[in-house]
Amino acid sequence: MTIEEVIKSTVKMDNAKKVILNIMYTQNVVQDHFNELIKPYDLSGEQYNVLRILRGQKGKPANMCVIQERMLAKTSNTTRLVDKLLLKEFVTRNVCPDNRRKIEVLITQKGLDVLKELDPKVDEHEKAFADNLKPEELVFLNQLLEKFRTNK
Amino acid sequence: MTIEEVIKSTVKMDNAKKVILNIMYTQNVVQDHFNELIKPYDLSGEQYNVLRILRGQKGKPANMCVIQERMLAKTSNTTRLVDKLLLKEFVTRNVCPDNRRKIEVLITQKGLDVLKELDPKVDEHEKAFADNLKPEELVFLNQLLEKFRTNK
DNA sequence: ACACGACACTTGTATATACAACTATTAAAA
DNA sequence: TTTTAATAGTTGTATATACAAGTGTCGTGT
Repeated sequence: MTIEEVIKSTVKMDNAKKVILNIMYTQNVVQDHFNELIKPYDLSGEQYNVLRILRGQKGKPANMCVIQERMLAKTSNTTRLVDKLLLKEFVTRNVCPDNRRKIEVLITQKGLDVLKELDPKVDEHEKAFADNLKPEELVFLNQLLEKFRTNK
Repeated sequence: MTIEEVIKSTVKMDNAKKVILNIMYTQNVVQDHFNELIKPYDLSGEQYNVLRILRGQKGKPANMCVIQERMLAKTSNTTRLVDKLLLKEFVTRNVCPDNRRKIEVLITQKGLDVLKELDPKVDEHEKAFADNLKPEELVFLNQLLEKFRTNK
């Protein structure tokens, strides 16, 4: 389905416009798909993302600004995101002894368990899309997207 | 900047994962850029989108479900979106005389004027990204994204 | 004519996000 | 040492979004 078909566009668009709509819409489709996947686990996409970052720390605590800078959407409110994860006991939060302005956030075993359970489903979700392209097309798509955002 | 650099990933990712992150992140970058652009006009991205759809109607009124199905994010609440545009006098809203379940939404001259003023800025925004790619790369990126979402 | 399901939209409520103002702590300058 | 500035997080408030339930209208079958 082309992007013109998706938005039922009557007028002809140039490729510059089309590519932006394609990116916006594709992200939407991917996110909807992913949200379906994690809905049973009572996690939002951003919450999952934070857990993933914390697991990547491999036992080292992460403070708020580290989490923030590794998230895709640089804009959001890390405090309240971590609040939610804390309620579900997926993370712990403690004041950093060396610098009491900082907070040390750690993923719990419960958090690791839920990620572990999600891992195969997330892989499947990614593969479901990636399988639409040949391996070399996948590589090229990555390159094009990275080039597309040059200097932004 | 590669997606690994963006999220400061320590571990190696396969291309299936990378492409999804690249799409999510690129959409984010594009949207932030666009939001900057329309901020002075007191419009959200979705509100702009609705106005654009209404202009595309070329004087023909659009009812709610027409607007809904032409939006990128199929999920949201058209009623309240139109409420906001009504407050700013960018649209009018009337019950359809033929079928009183339906609503006829029309863009006003004021709405057309604001779009007109935005047009060159939006073009510039699109070009700023598109200029990073050669014309044939742009075409190919569109094709890859469309293929990527096959059956989703 | 009337019952009933489908349709088009609206509203309620809970949650999420955006942005700015605020607090506490540390580092640097005077 | 005291003041000032910078850093790290948190909180308030307004707005946006998601999802389900509700309202009014229309079309169909009996």
